[in-house]
Amino acid sequence: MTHPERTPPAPVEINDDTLRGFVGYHIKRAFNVIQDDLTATLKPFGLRMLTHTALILIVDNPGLSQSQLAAAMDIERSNLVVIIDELEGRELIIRDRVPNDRRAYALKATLTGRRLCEKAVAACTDHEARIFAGLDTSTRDTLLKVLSSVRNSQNS
Amino acid sequence: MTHPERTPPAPVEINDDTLRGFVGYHIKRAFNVIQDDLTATLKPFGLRMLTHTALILIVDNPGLSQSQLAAAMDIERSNLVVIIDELEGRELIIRDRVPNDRRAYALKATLTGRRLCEKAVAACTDHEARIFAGLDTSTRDTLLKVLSSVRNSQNS
DNA sequence: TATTGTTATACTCTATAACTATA
DNA sequence: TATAGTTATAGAGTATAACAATA
Repeated sequence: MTHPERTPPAPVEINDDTLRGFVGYHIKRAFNVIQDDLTATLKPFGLRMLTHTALILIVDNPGLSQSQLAAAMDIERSNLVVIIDELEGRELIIRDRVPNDRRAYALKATLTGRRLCEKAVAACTDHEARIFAGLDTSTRDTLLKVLSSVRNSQNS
Repeated sequence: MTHPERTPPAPVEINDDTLRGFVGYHIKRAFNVIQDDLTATLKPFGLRMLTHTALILIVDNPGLSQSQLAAAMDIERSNLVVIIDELEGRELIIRDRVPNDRRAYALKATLTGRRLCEKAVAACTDHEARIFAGLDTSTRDTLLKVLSSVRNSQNS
């Protein structure tokens, strides 16, 4: 028994009913968990979410330009520079030249880059299996449909 | 018809199949859309996601401490200070004193704070109706169940 | 004129360590 | 000793403006 007069601020139940009424709140909280686990998953490969995403897109789309990649990742071209610098510095990709446009770079993954990417993607697949353990195919489809409709509601 | 020899880097379809194989990728992209719309929704009230969340929790839990609030929001106590400073500076909340513990503050919303919160929450409700327009109750329940299970998978 | 990549800059969110005053 | 709040600081992610080279 603790001293009644010393009882701390009371382990009060915090009421977050208002917040839990918003779907976006649940999405944010869930995404935080996913992001933390994914960050830890990618760390052994020396990758972050952004560098990993960029590397995947370069591996899967050899020759694409920084502008195209920035558009695909939905980030500013200027913010992509340091990401590409980092991948290039580790010799995971190269900045090749586009034949008919001397302004643009043709981004290509090196063999090292492709191999690292493959391993990191495999780790991400494990990460997803861990996070979405009890997710059956039908529920997964429903989830993806909702998320896509949200993403497509952007300009409406 | 454009000049064949001048055809730009080709409006190539970027292949993002690998990324779209990850549920987390869809969640991130959807959340970006939600966040952008929510930020714009809160701007007229001079609130950001974090200040709005803090204000709601203070309105709904009068007297809670900064430590309790930080725990509820899952952010560091140190990062909460500027948030509370901002809300207090706008006289939306006050830092009252906890009776039996002179270390802690008892956070309470002012009348102004409660009124602003009410309006902002109403705007957020509209925002959610806009974003999740075609979401029936059953699908919504499924979505929330999945998100909760992700959040609860934190320490497993 | 417009586009590609770049630099500089600033703002927000996040994480850690160290301090003070209280307990 | 441990806890509440605070300060300082650093690392990321993001957004805008302006520039050189090229189209």
